[in-house]
Amino acid sequence: MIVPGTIMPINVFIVDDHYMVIEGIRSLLQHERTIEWSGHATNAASCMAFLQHNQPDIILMDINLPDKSGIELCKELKEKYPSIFIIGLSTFNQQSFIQKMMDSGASGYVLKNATKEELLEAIKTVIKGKLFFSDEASHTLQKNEEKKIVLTRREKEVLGMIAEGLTNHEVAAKLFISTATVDTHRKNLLAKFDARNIASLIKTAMQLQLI
Amino acid sequence: MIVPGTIMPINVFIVDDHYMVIEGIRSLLQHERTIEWSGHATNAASCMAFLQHNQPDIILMDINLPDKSGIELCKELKEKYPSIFIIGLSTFNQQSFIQKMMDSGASGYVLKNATKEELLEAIKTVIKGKLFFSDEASHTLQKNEEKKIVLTRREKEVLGMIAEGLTNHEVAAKLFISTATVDTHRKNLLAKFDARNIASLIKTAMQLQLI
DNA sequence: GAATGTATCCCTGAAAAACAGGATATTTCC
DNA sequence: GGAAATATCCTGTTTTTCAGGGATACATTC
Repeated sequence: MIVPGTIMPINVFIVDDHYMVIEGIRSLLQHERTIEWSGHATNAASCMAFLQHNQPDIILMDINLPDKSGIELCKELKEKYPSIFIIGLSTFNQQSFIQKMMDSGASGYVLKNATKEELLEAIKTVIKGKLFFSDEASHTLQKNEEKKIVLTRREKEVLGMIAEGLTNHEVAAKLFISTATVDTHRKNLLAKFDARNIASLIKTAMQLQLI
Repeated sequence: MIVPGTIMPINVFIVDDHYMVIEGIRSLLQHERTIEWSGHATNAASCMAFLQHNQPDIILMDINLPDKSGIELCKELKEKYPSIFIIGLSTFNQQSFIQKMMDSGASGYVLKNATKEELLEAIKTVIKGKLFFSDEASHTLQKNEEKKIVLTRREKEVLGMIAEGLTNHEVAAKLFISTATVDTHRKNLLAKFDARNIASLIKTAMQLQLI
């Protein structure tokens, strides 16, 4: 692991399916002496392949990749190569994404409208083992901290089925429980979402990316 | 207007709130002799300001801007400066976005995972007054052509209110019509969306960005 | 001018879900 | 061990939704 003060440059690798973003980051970082461009991949598979023979210090990783989500990839990478620090990279300043990325072992989260300075700061913070968030990202994290809706496993299951259009009766049959139980879950979901009815519940659940 | 074969370079301006993308495009295009970097803006307002004193040939425009949507900005620009060609730029390969952008007067639509070649082709095609779409974008346009859901004004209104959580009764009161009528709209919506009930209707409507 | 299509409007009765107000196992965590 | 959270189930009433219909109004097309 590289520690602050070391003369060795920080090796940075990028996984993003947008050439423009890869090119943009390369352009932003190319004149930094402390940073070395390790390479890039446009999907999860070629990223994994690259890592078999190379070990960058930091991976900048898009949340959305063509073959699998950045969240999954992040989890897998951290299991295989726990010493690599991962910084989530995304257009979306959404609480659920950031949360999932951090839960998967990422060390930071930077929005794609970040400036060069912000990106550098992120890299230099994360390499020390600390966490880093874009200003905007940390704002949304704080803001949504309180009104965060936590669903139980069963509730998520039921919510998903309701969204698919199943009736209470059908959900009950699928889960081998009584319709009354499904009704209770439904009730609790409505309460948690502070929704007047299923229509508005589905709407907010979709907005919060819970379906 | 610049015609093909002219020696004058094509002036390209970019509006995008992501520095990385701006930087990426600049980097991609900087060695092209046929293209001149006119400048960039990170929001609609500064784009408008720039155009008061400059007239680029082409504007690459993100769909999502901090102050107003690219779709609105596109419409306004085409009214004020009809000779400027606008190419929509977005991460999303979604039919509704592409459609709206084209309806607002854009000449093309390029996804952000486009290659340098694709971007150049887009610019060179559009400058001739033709339309250009990313391969993927044109695919989705074709694919969704048939199963495109067209709602009437009334249906959109009712759909919106249902999604807000209003009951048939409340919608009826707001629109000064009978609940039975609201119910018919509801029925027609269910039929158009091929949904089993309101839950699945709201879900698909959200996915299709119709709410 | 007749036919067609589409958007809007309305009705009834059965089915489903919401709502109120309970209760009881089973984990899970301190 | 005991509190808290989770998941399960019940009864009965009220409200909403859903699945059949049908009617009118108005523009478009042949």
